Amino acid sequence: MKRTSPHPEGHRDDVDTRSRLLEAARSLFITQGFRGTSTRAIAAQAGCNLSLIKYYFGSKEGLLREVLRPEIESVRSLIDALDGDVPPSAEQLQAFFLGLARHIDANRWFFRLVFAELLREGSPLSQEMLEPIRGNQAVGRRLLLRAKDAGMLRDVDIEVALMGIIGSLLFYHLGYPLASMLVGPRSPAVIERIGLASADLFLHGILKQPGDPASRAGKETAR
Amino acid sequence: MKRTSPHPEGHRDDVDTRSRLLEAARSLFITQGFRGTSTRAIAAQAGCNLSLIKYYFGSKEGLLREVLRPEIESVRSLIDALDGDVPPSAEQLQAFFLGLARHIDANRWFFRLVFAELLREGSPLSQEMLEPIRGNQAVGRRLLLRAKDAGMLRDVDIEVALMGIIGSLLFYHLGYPLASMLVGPRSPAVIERIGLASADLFLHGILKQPGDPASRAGKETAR
DNA sequence: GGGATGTAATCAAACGTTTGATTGACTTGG
DNA sequence: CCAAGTCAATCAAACGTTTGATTACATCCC
Repeated sequence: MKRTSPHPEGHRDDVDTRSRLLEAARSLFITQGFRGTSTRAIAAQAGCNLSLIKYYFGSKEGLLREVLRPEIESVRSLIDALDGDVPPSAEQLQAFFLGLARHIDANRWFFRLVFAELLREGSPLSQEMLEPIRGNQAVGRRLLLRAKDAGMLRDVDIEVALMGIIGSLLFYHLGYPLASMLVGPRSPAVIERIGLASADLFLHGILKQPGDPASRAGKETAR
Repeated sequence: MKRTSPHPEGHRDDVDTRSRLLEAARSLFITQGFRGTSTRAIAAQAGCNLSLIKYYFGSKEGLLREVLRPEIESVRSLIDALDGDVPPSAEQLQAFFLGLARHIDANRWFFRLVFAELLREGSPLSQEMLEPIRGNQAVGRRLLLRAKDAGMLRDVDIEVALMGIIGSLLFYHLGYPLASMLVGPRSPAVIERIGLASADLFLHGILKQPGDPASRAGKETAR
């Protein structure tokens, strides 16, 4: 038997197996989905016994929750970082969308997992899974509203614009297993370019251009 | 056509049960996904015996294929209708995107099912499910390329623009169970407005505007 | 005309497998 | 010794599939 863990902190011997279980579950949930992954497959990939899932996480769903938790926290901290009280500007909007693009791309395993699960009903965790996405949207909405109040935007529907931006970024990155089947393989170098291009595309679509009529702050929401 | 079911062609008495099975499978696949729907649940909702799935469709996967087939054909005919050899114009682009928006919304059960299944690996039918989407993209790409050749577009990446448009439309409509959780309930009246607004948003982002260099574009986009 | 035969449609029951969960016992380092 | 870890073994339930029999209605031959 390999007792390979020196376990410096007292009874923290479980770190080894527990994190192996977490990593195995993460990779399998991503590729096979939550329902599509069996606890036996997780235990096998982690190289341990099936019952240790119950021992460490209580249940399969508890394991999923634990897989998601650090990601949700990391997303929340990133949202706080992107948010801020600086006055609205085109550069700020572009920085936000670019940051969003980078973040979605860097964590696309998470978004893929969340969306694959959310696209069907009756899936566990729907509410807590949605929280970071909701937070992202809230920050983007606030930024757009402030820009609109400052007269920077065309008379566009804020919600439509926001969902267009987020939707296209999600499709670029989280949907890339699909997108790559549709338009070809993704190269790592193209990610930044996509983020920049889509931000440009949208900002061109919502920012006032030199030829546009004079500023006016309107009130509009997506019903 | 050449399905090897026990009855190549026969009494149309089977229409009743067979179509009840199809309808039950369709509604269950949409809400529960393919893996998440049991053959017993399908048979129960159709009010017939379990083994009739094998009798009529060979297997559960054969049933899914048959559920999808008419939809795929309808999509293909719509693509042909949207395609055409008219000279590129802003109106043509807008009509295409608007038609795409209407179509995705009208058939969002299909896109939801396809994407939920495609977001995980090892799902059946991935290739044939992708076909109509691929066709949609091909037509959109050709339209954009012709518009670009005619000098109507800014110097945007066609693929990025195309995926942005399609991605945002998909997010609006197929993702609306998510989107409604994020921004509130969808009202039927808002669909057309969303299609118009997103088409406007994107066309504003890709079409050359009066202020742009070397502009010779049909500029206007309905609002 | 009427029994024999054929076939499409349907069913109840069971098959073998896989699922998530659970139990009880063995192995260790402290 | 003992509590933390780990395991093989097992459970009931659910899964997709298969079998064998039964119905209802044609078509056939005598």
